[in-house]
Amino acid sequence: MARYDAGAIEPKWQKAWEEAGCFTARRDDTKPKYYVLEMFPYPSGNLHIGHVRNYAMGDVVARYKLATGHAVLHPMGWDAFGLPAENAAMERKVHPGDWTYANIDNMKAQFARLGLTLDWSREFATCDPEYYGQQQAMFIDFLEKDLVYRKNAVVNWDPVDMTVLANEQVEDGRGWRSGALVERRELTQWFFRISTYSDELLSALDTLDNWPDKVKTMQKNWIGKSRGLQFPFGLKDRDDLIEVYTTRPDTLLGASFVGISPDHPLAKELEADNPELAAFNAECRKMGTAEEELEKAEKRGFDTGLQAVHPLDPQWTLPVFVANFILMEYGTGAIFGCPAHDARDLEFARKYDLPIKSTFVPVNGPHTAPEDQGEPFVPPKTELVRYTRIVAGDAEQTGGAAIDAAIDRAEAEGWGTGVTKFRLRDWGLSRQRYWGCPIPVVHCDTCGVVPEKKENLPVELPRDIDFDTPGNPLGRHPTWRDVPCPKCGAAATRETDTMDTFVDSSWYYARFTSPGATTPTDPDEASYWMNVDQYIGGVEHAILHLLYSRFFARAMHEGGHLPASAKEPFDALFTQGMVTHEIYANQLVGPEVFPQGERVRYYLPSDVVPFTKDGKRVAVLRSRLNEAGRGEDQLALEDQLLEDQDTEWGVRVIPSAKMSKSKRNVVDPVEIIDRFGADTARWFVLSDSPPERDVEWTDAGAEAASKHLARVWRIAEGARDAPETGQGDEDLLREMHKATHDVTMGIESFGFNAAIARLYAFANTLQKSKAGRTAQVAAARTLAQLMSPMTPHLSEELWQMLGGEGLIATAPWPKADPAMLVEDEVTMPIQVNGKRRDEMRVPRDMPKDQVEARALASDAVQRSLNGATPKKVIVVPGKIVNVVI
RNA sequence: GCGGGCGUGAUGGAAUGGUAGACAUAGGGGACUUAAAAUCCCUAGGGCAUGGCCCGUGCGGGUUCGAGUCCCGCCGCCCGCACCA
Repeated sequence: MARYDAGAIEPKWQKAWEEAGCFTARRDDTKPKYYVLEMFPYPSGNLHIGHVRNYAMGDVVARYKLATGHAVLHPMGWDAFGLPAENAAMERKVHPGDWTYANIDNMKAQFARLGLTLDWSREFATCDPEYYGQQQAMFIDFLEKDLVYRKNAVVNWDPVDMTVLANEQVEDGRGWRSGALVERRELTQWFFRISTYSDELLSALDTLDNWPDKVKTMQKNWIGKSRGLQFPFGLKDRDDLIEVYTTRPDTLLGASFVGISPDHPLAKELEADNPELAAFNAECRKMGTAEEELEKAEKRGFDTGLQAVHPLDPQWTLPVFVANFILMEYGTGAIFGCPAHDARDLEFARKYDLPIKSTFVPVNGPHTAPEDQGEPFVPPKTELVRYTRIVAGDAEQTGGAAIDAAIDRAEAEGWGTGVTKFRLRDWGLSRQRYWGCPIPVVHCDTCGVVPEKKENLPVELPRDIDFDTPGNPLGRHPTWRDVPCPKCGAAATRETDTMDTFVDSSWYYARFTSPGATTPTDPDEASYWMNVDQYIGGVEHAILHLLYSRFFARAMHEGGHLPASAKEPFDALFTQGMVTHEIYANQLVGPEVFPQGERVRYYLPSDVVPFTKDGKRVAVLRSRLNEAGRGEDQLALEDQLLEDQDTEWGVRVIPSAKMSKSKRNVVDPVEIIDRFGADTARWFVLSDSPPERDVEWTDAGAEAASKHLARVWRIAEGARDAPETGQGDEDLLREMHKATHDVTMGIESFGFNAAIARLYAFANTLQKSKAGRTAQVAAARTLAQLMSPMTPHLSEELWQMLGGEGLIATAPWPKADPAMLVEDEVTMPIQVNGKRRDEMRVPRDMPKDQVEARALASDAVQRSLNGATPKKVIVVPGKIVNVVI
């Protein structure tokens, strides 16, 4: 009798699928089409177990859709431009392209072992000139449609390395390599006009019924539509005005200062003859560009000495501050501060001893006025409040009503205008780096910015570059940079900025519909395969990637590359959780350090033996354990560990966290597949947690999954060899139909963990069944089929063992017979005052009054009643009875 | 700081407002074995005066016949914050 041997069967079935070509996407007008896509990976070099989970989920969907008669498109490619390739180039003297393609080869081999339903004939990498050339063609289209433009914007500038840094390359305000304090520097950069679509990107969210609400909420807040008042403050002793925008004009009588951004034109003008202000502004600019950094920084201001005149009272003047927390990018770059109703303004007012005037208070009850030491009063705009300083409207009104009234007043009196603004800024796509898609324009002294001719695309990256000198290699590559102007032929230079890698990932889904096309898409193929029916990826992409893709789909429609129906490219979205793992570390607490100078040393999971002792997670180094052997040494060691000492052998176990190379809490999928097989890895990552939540990788869990698959193998053998006749055929078949129903629902609703739990239960039932062979084989075949989206190789093998026809991969999905799902009798719990006290078996459709009578007759109810009459009896037919006493 | 999410036994988790803890892991007990592995069976939220009762879904309130689920306020953790992908 053969045993379950994943190592032998997995390659066999992978080959069989490939030979049968079952996963090649084919247009078929007799079937509904289904496009399932997982976010494509960055080719870092190795598949991560998190990838395995992501792709296993997509594969479950793809296999289920294949089995339910769909023409499935399930492609894969590589998000291959980006910083890590340049870092590798600098550190290891390899060409970013060579490094990237070598990584792709390696990862593709790892992919192959997972048994996924991917159609590799459509594979591409975003760094392929065939791909980015089409991206350049679209850029030129966008230029013609005025969807791209140039303007100044700030970047993180490293004055030592003379290079632009990404936000992640700035650590505590310093460049990660040079350690130099970064500065904000203005450069002319390219922008996509995503803000033109702000309103549409917002309102169209309502049509995305199969997107998680949390993602839609995040996008809504990110786009940040607000209606507010824009008005100018006049200045004492000056002719110019400060234009401000506020979403709370109802609090105008609580104003205590006017604040402008350090990048505001007035701030720049004033610093010319005010060295102190210049120093303050310079200080503010010595900070990264990340919004988080600005917001967390201490609120600081500089009193310009200017006085702004309050629009409602010419006698009332407000000091004008330059303040570090005001962004030039949002609104007008100037605000008025109302400390009583804004936390930031309050912090600022307390610091600079500015007046704090409340303008409204709660309708009921007192409120600790922030005039004293209270919190700012910021109720929702829908809440009724009582105004103590009324700009317009009733004394008692909601914030929303008061805002509208204040805008109406300002417009009627002519000193302000109601304005709708969006938080969403245009998408800056310029990157001063080599390893990205070149922006296909040429700068000519006479013609200005000229797009490259489409027949000259792709503008390919030059190969002969080096990273020995800081800065962008494209900028110092004369033969690449210096070209004739496409318009006049005079000497000109290429744009040396490349595109943000978000551009690459904003349209790859569309390219998959016709990866070889000589235009960005083949409209016919795109309209057949689009939209993506199910998109799967990490929630970390909830805003930027998905918003940019939604913009791109619209822009591509403008350019004729996508049909109008694909403006929202992803019909359904699922955001899956991460795979986490315990961390094993020795942490030194005294002055000592480890030999390399580190204070914490992390160990790979494969280097330690973790165990639970008296409820405490501890671990020992595997190497030390081998030295010590078993027996007394280990007992002594365990005792030491319990005293919570760091010993040479003992390793602390830190609770599970996101896998990261620096913490070394990673598991290598290849190692797992070598040990257990791909089916075990797939089964486990899907089994233990809901897909949208994180799952903790544990060795014990993986082993258990592996054991279960071996057990299913034995169960199938048992079914095949069962006696001709037995008992309980009907019961087993009933369970089979119930399992079919539940697992099908589980898969359709992304409840993979629940579906797997149900499969465990069904396997247990089958194992215990004494039914005859026909029923057992039917049940075992169904079990194999229901498992096949998760464990495709094992399922093929069992299918063959049980005499199934053809490949299970192409066999039609089992259907549950509704007649087999209904029970004639149900168990009804009986509650007394909402607490379960008893239960009873009753016919499913027993009339209410009879159910009530049965329940009241129960011993437990009689005991509780103790002769009294119940106040009320609630009967929910088929569900529950509650007797209220 | 701002925006979003999550919190249930020792552990991962299950539960259209209707029996909290399905299914699994670790644990305890047993069978088989010279022994171990593998396999199979039983047990298992906590407590007590144990044929029964009380407590229990991060904490504090509320709505309801009934709340893990809905509402309000807190605490903790995770994700995003526009140049990481």
